[in-house]
Amino acid sequence: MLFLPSNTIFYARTNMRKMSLPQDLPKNYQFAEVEPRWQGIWQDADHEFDRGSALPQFIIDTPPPYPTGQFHIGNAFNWCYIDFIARYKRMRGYNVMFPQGWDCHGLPTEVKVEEIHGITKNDLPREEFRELCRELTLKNIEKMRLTLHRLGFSVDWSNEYITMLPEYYRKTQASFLTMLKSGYIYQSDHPVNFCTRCETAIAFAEVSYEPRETRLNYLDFDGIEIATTRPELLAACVAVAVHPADERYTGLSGRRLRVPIFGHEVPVISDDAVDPAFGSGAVMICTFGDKQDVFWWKQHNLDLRKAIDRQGRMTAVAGKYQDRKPGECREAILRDMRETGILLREEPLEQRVGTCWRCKTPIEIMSERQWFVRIVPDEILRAAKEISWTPQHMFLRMENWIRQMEWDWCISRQRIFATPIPVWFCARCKEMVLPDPADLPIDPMKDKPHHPCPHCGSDEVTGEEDVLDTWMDSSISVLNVTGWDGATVPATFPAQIRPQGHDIIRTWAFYTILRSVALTGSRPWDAILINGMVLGEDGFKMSKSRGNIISPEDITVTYGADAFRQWAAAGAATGSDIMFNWNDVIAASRFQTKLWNIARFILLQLGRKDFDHAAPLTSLADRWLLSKLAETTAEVTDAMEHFQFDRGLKALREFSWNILADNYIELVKGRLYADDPARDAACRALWVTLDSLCRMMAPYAPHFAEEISSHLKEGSVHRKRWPEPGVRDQEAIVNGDLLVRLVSEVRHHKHEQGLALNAPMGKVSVFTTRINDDNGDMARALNAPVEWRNDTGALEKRPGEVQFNMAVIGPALRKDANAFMDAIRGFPPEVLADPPSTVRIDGREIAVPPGSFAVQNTYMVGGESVDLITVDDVIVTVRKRP
RNA sequence: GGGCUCGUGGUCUAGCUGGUUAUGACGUCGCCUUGACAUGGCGGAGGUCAGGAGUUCGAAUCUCCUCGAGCCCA
Repeated sequence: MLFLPSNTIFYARTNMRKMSLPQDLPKNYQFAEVEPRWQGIWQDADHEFDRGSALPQFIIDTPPPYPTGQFHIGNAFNWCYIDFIARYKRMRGYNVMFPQGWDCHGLPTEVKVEEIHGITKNDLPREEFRELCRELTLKNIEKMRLTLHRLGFSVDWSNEYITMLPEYYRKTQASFLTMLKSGYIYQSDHPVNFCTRCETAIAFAEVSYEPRETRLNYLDFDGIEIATTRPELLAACVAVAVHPADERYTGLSGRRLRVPIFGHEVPVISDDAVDPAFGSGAVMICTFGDKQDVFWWKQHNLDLRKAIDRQGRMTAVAGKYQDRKPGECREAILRDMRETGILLREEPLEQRVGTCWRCKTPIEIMSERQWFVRIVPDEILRAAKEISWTPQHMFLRMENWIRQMEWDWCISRQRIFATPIPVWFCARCKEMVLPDPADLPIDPMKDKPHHPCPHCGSDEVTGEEDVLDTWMDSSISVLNVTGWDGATVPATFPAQIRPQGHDIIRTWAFYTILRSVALTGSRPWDAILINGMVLGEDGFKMSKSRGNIISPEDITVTYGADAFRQWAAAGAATGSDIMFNWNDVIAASRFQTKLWNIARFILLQLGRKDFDHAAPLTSLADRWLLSKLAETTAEVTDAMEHFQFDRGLKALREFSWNILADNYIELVKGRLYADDPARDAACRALWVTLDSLCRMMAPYAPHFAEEISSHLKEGSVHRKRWPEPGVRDQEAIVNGDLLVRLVSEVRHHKHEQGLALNAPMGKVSVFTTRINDDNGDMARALNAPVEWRNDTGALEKRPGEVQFNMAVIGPALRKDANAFMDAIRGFPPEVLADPPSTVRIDGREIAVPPGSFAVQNTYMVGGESVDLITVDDVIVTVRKRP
């Protein structure tokens, strides 16, 4: 019988071969020597996407990290998944792109530059300040590249992109102009979230909510009692609202009230949205205290009184409180109201305050001229539904976010280090003047248009000072990597997968889908894979204040990159948060030691003597091993296809440790040491198995797999194909399992007799009809004569315990299942020895379903003095003396 | 307040399209230096699968409720 995995063409080519092996394979795996060595040998060119290739493409829209200078463990975890996929897909014959991007723009770098140089952004011309930001960013990127390299990620550096560089933000600007022309982008005076510390507008996605203890202040508002948490906005009060059905305030609606302290008059309106149970049931509407104020303001056409400016100071509207910060103003107003008796009482109140997600400053809502992207929920949702989500439930987060969008996306920012909005305004007619796409990128504050104003012909323009939200850069990452030139949709679009964390579903994933639909009319990716967050060893989010931060380098120096990568794979099911855990890293490292020694043993055996690479695999043990390998290969392949990296790696560990090392190798050691003719078959089985294991380990532990594989002398494992599962011989699996159990049971018996495992022992007789011959493996493994006997003549059969198969009985008999089992259990021994085909239950005759139960017979042996071992229905006798 | 996820031996974790004795790792206890491996091998102890109710012949798995944790959003 020939027993070949289907992809093992090369065995036929090189039949007789002696392995040439280094005699000095170290006893333990030396990651610290091996990993840097391979990192020095591997070429970047091996990981490059080939735009001219005929192979199917697999483009990964990788997350561009913010260049802080630290590639943290959360990034590294995410990148492990990406690298598993990239390496796996390459081995499956795909033309893979694993690009590395850097999302540069944003406030943190501005702040850092101010800190380093001891300046504020206004101390320098904009362009000089930007230059300092670029310098710092490039330095940080350099540091982070080192970590990526150290972790063995197979990044395609030829497709690296840096969003702050002209070739990238040219595309950001082009995308802006396209969406401006197609009506997706517009400018408007509309209330937006504003961070007064960052001095910029921000989007809803950038607002986080934090619990705060505040006070609810009751004041006498022209004779009406009003409760407010924000007395400092009294100057911005434009109306008082009550619920229409509130009996306390019947007839009040339509009247005008005089605002205390400030004296201006405001109307009283009635609106269902007022909660009569909150405070006094009368609420003051300010421009703007919160989102609800904005709704009322729009709905009732109220005045706009702006009391806080962009720098977070009270305006002239606030009268004598002008120029104070809102907090100071609040205290001053409360003090004044207390003195004049306007303040009636105060109550503590728990509330959630919207804050800037970067700096945690409470946001203000301000109405300013800003740029917006129109949000069309239906078309975004349609595209999101076309994408395959892993895990599936993460789609719900997207769906919920899309469904509750109320305002458009504010994309203008009042910052410096960002992509400029490529627009001028005509100094004469105030119309917009746009650059030609060919002239991009531009800085409208510095550059001039190459044509006069198309509306009035004037040459005088002023540049737009606002810049773009950083998400406007990163939300076209997929267009950039698929080769978008700023105009036509590339043939390689959409990408195949977007890997990212669940923390940025409402931002990066949402914006990318929105922009893809707006710019190309279709979804950005075929699939999205969401990974969990990395938590500290204490189960909490890693943070400086908790002191539970672990860096990728902490792990690579002690256990190596491959152990880290295995932790990422096996530490948690895909999509769930993962707690950092040294135990899992140690377990990974131990597995490497184990597999290293397995390989070392195999390589030493293979190298000791020539063997026939085409030797027929007829022995039960060999057929069993390769069938188990085929099962494992199928399992790992299926796991990789479904991004279940934990399942794949666990299957590999289980196979290596259990099937290969503990059982198969123990079984064939005798054959390998002796000059048995079946030695060739064992060598061949081991060769195939080791080769397949290297290939399947390659995505997880690329250095380790490469190191072992290098001794097979067939070139880099990373250029080999992923193994196809070979033949799964059910007979070999079932009987091989039995053989392995028999050996282990007898060994256990031997151990209990106080014998060394390699000590000679008395003759072993196995009574079974299932196995006729094992080619002598069991005898050598036990160091005892073994006879396989089909006859049970010497044995006296005694029916014993009945084993039921619920998977058969349940569906076949349903409610009768228990009665059926009771009936069988009630059979006397002589009936059980030859069971009938029907049983009687409650007067009914019921057919016995085939395979519904098995009787565990026991046997008595007459005459000889032997030890008895029972394995299922198989009897083993062992003679006392050798 | 709404949505989602989760609760499995001391710790972390798999299983959750229902099928007999629940997976693995770390830890723990005992034995073993057997010609790949003591970073090993063999064996043991340790779980009412958060709690309750239901569906079912059968529930860690499905349904409902309660409690607890986390995330997202009001």
